[in-house]
Amino acid sequence: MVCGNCEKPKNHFKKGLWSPEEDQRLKDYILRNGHGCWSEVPVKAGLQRNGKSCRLRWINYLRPGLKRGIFSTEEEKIVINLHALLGNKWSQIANHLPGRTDNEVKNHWNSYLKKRVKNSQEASKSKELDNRNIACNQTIEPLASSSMDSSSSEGTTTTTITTQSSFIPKVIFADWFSMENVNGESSLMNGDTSSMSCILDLEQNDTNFLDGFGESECVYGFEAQGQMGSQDGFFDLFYLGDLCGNFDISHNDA
DNA sequence: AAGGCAGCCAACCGCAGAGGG
DNA sequence: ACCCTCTGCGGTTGGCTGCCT
Repeated sequence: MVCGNCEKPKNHFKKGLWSPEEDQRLKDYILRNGHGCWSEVPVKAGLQRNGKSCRLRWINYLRPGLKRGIFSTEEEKIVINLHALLGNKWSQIANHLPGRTDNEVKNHWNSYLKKRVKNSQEASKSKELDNRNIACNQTIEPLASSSMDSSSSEGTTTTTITTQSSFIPKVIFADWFSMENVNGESSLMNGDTSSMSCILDLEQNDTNFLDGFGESECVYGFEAQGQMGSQDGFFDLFYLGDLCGNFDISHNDA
């Protein structure tokens, strides 16, 4: 897009922190006129900034409806789980957090959550090793008081889910694994320890999954961790960071 | 009290995609 | 088809602040 009213950039734009006067000028201008073409904004608002800087200041600080201050536990869980699903897609993650900006989410992740996730993963690995040692001479007991079975439409995959009695997931997930697994071909080598994420999608749900899961609701933040063998695997099921059950998956190769 | 250090956060930079000329 | 500009995004930087020695 080319804006005909835009002026050629000036050579000496002011940089650094914004003064309260600059903030007020920018805010007043945009609230009165809208931002329109960003490169036009500093000229018309009487600011020695470039349009990009104005845009950033507006989006990250001046825009109405921004939620400042510390992240709630729920917001942090959403960030952690969406990051597991999407990676560093900060703008997409921020879209799920009303009042938060991508910059804010990114900073919060880099400052706090990255370390926390790393620590919890290390703790989880350590716990997993302990559990494996115990399991060597034991039959695996189901976690849950409720369970369900299902089969994929291809008929190549059998999934058994058990859930802890204290937690009833309000989610339906369409893709249990990565697409390779959906097709009955695991990209994981025998013995691989893996962590996978699934995007929950009510549009694609299988109504068989509804049984026993109670009221459904569109939620993100599902993660599976476990060990995949050549024929089957056992996975712990996490929702928003909490262990909510486990499941095994068997490949009945046709 | 002062200097060093680490953490946090606002802002900048560079890149890619979209779209008009 | 190519160039140019705008916009949006993610990575990075630099300054401020608080804590520690």
